[in-house]
This record gives sequence, structure tokens and C-alpha cells, in this order.
Amino acid sequence: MRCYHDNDYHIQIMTFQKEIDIFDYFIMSKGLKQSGQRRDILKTFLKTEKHLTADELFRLVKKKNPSIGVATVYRTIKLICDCGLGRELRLDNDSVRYEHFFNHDHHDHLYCTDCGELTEVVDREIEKLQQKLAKKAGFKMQGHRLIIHGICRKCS
Amino acid sequence: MRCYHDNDYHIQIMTFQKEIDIFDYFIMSKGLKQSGQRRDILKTFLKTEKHLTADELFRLVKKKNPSIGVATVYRTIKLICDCGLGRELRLDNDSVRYEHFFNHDHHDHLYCTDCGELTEVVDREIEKLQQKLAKKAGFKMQGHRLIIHGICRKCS
DNA sequence: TTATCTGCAAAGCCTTTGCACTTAG
DNA sequence: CTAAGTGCAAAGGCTTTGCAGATAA
Repeated sequence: MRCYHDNDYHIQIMTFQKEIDIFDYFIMSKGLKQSGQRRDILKTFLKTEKHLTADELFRLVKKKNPSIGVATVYRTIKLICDCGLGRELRLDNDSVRYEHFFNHDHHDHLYCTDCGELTEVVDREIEKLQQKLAKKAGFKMQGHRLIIHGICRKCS
Repeated sequence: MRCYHDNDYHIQIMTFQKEIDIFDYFIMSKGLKQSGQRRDILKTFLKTEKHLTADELFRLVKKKNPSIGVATVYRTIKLICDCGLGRELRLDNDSVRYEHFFNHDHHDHLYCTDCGELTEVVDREIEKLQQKLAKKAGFKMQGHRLIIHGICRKCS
């Protein structure tokens, strides 16, 4: 699998080495054990540029490793989020989906209520104002979720 | 039941007449029928200043009308949201909660990851920037959800 | 009158858990 | 060697649905 790097247009093979290291270190530091299944799940997750449900991820990993069980995927995706490589998204009227941060900076979402498409966006100024708002309320901010609902260009 | 009005400190009886009218009109215009259960559920919902799960709402309504069934509450809370008197909230690691808009302007939430408390906040400037952001992306904005996670004053 | 609503219980999802077996460290 | 991981199937929550009787319009 290949990818363009925005900054240098250099084609490189995606090894996810950095992410695997983070995952390995996390597992190790918690006194847990690494496994082939866990690595397969992580790689498939990072490789997929979609917001997946646990079950969708399970079906994808199954192609590479047919003996895998759903429970392992559910257990592993939580670990992946715990170590900071991904996070849960809870969209309305839908089950939980997961997204990873490989080659994605922090971002918010535009959600089309018509076609269901999710677009990633960032606005530095909104981010700053959120910090200010939290501070004013005496909140030690850890993060945020912003979803803007509407009708996308294609659907309107 | 009584309440203070922020603006005039005038004590008044809460009849929710305006909200009941909105609800009635919605029901009627969809060719549906009104019922005592639906009104009980709406009133209990509006009266409660907490973000309730459907089941919590069910338990509250049961006190007033012991013969009510859960299914009716699930069915009715959806109608209440559809007619614009409330909305769903999906917090992480928690089931769906509902909030109403009686005496509440549009707001966002600060969520304390320690004690779970939800605080309502508004920032006009953030709202404006969101509009701008949506517009720039060719989005016809309908609404948004913003939750800021962190540690509240009490917990830090 | 008749289409809708209701409570009940059963069914459906998604997710977690208990278990016996396997495996990493 | 031993604590942790795995797949499976069963169990758990929460929510929806089918149904027969009740009820609003």
C-alpha cells in the first residue's frame, strides 16, 4: 500500500511503524501482551480511510485472518483508542464508529444529514475560542467534539 | 410547580402551554392522535432539569401514571424531538440522553470526564465561526453539537 | 367508525463476558 | 511456567416491534 505525503510528494510504503511502536509500548507498559491478532486489527484499522464500526472492522480483518473473533476486535479497538491512535465517534441514529489519526491532524466533522457523508474540517480560531470558553468556566480542557449538521454541496 | 424567570424574578406557574401547543399541532399535522400518556410524558420531560435516558423518563412518568409502558416512552420521546422540543445527546460510554429546550436557549456542553457533570455554555463568536466554516465548505448548516471534555472546577 | 395508540412480551441489535484452550514473555 | 489473549457462544443492555384490545377524532 502506498500513499502521498502532503508535504513532500514522496511516495512511500506505509509501514505504520511509528503507530505500531506506540501500540507496542502501550501494551507493554500496562503489563499486557502483544499478539498477531492485535497487530492485524491495528494495521487494518489504520489502513482504512473510513469511519468504521467495530463490526465492519471485524469483517475487514477477517479477510486477512479468517479465524479472528468479533470479541477480539471489540477488545482491541478499545486498546487502540486508549493508547491515543484513534477515537470513538457517536453519530446520531447510528452505532459507534471509530476513526484513526494516521495522517490526520485533529479535526472536526461536517455531517450531511442527507447522504450521511462525513467531511473533516479544522478551524484554528474556533479551537482557540473553545480553549478560552473552557478556561472561563474553570474547566481544564482535555478535548472536544464538534459536529456540524447540514446539507452538503452535492445534496443541495 | 413553580419557577423563577431569570429576567424578571417573577414567580409563575409552569403550564408549558406553548410547548403543549407545539406538540399538539405537530401531532395533528402529521395525522396522528393525541393521548393522555403522550401529554404526561411531555410534561414530565419538560419539568425535569436533567439529561434523562428514556428509561429514567419512563420511571418518572410511572410515578404519575403507573400503568404506562416503556415502549410508549420510547415512541413519544422521538416525537418530542421530531417536533423540536428536545434533542438527543450521545455522550461517550453512556446511552442516549435527552434534553428539552424549555427555558433553555441553544447551548453547547462542557462535560466533566471525572464526575460526569454536564454544564451548558454558549459562545456567540464560536457560533458565528461555525456558520462561516460551514458556508466555506459549501454546507447548508442545520445545526451543530459541541461538547468540550475536561475536568470541572470541583474535580480539579 | 376506523385509524392510531397502548401495554405487554418477544425479538433484535450491538456489545460484553465466562470459559476452556492457546500463547507470549 | 504463568498470566494474559483468543474464539466461541451465551448473556446483557437498550431499543424496537408485533399484537390484540382500547381510544381519539
